[in-house]
Amino acid sequence: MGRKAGITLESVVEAATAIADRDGLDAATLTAVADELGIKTPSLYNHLEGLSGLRRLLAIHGSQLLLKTFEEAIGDLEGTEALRSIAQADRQFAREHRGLYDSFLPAPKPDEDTELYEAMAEPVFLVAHVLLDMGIPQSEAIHLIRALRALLHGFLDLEAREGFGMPVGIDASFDVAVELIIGGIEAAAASSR
Amino acid sequence: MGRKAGITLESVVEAATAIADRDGLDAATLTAVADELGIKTPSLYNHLEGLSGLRRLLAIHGSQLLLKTFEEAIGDLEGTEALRSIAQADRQFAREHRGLYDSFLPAPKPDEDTELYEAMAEPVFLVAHVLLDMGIPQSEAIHLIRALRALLHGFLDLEAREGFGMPVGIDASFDVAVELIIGGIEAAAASSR
DNA sequence: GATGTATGACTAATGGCATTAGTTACTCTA
DNA sequence: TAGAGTAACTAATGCCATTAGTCATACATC
Repeated sequence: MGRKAGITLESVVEAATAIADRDGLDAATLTAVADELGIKTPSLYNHLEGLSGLRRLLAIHGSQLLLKTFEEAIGDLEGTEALRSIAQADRQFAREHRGLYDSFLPAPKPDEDTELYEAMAEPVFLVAHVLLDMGIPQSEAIHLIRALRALLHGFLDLEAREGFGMPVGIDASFDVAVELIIGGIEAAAASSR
Repeated sequence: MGRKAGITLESVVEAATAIADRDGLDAATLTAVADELGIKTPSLYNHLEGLSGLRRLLAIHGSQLLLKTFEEAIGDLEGTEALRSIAQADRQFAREHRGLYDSFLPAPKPDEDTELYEAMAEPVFLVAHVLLDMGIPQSEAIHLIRALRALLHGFLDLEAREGFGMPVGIDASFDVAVELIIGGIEAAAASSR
């Protein structure tokens, strides 16, 4: 056979995303993706660089989708209202796109994969802007953003793994946790005014 | 050959731990562990139930080691001092025992593996006691413990993956993040008195 | 001390997955 | 319309986990 199935990079990513979000990132094997697309596994190598290439594409795609999600979550909001909205949006993203969420956990070094690194940095920049707009100096903002990222990531990761035990009151726990960090951010903003 | 190499469950866990902490959890394959012990891979099945069994043993071992680490970190300390010490100990544990730390991330359901579940719950109970001893009612403590766990796990996971970008000032970021949560815990304790 | 059973090692074989090499057919351009 | 590139393919390799079946040795029992 010559060329036949109209496989595009987009269709590969789409198929892989569907599998990863449904059955987990590890289920998005080259074999599974190829099956889904109706081609043989080696044919995928015409489009990407093996499994690591697929993971990379998922990470870029996921980062872009997360960025869009954050942008919509912020909308016209500012300050703590924007942060609250981002937190909720992040949680919803992690629930709806488990595979994509997991795909951008292994962070690349800035110099070894610039495109991926920048894609993953975009959502962080967006949040950073919110803090800077609140008047928090960069030297403080960097710590607070890391705290917020850590809390969100840790919560969503534990939640996905059912690491909290009884799922009772998890929504409330999330709100409490987010408010703790936002409280700290608010305090930093207040003392910078 | 009949029986020869004096393989015990302890020596298997020890070998697997060494590999996992050095090269990552994924590197602790049955093949690698068997090689390390000087036996063939299938022989391991006389001691444990395949790869999932090995992971389980690592998770139990890791949880017990973490518990001991927390106990030593607390020592005679109470309240926020104890929490600060636990946070630092947790971070050090994650750095020294990357493989073990990752091994107890996939949480089992309480009823499907009671032994593992309880081993993993012990360190959480220990922290819970600190909060309860501070006079925080259980209904509030549950949220605060989840927040603390989420923050610590998220931070250590992101740090291990170099997800924070530039490693500049990470120690300070960790302290800021921990203090934010501890501040919230302190406030809850104060309002309960 | 002989015997017999359970243990803990082994070899052999299977299957899933990623990967590489080499092949072929189709499509599009010159 | 001929040639070049593309995108599929088959075939083969290697790593890993896993299962089945074998066999020697250690230990307990008589």
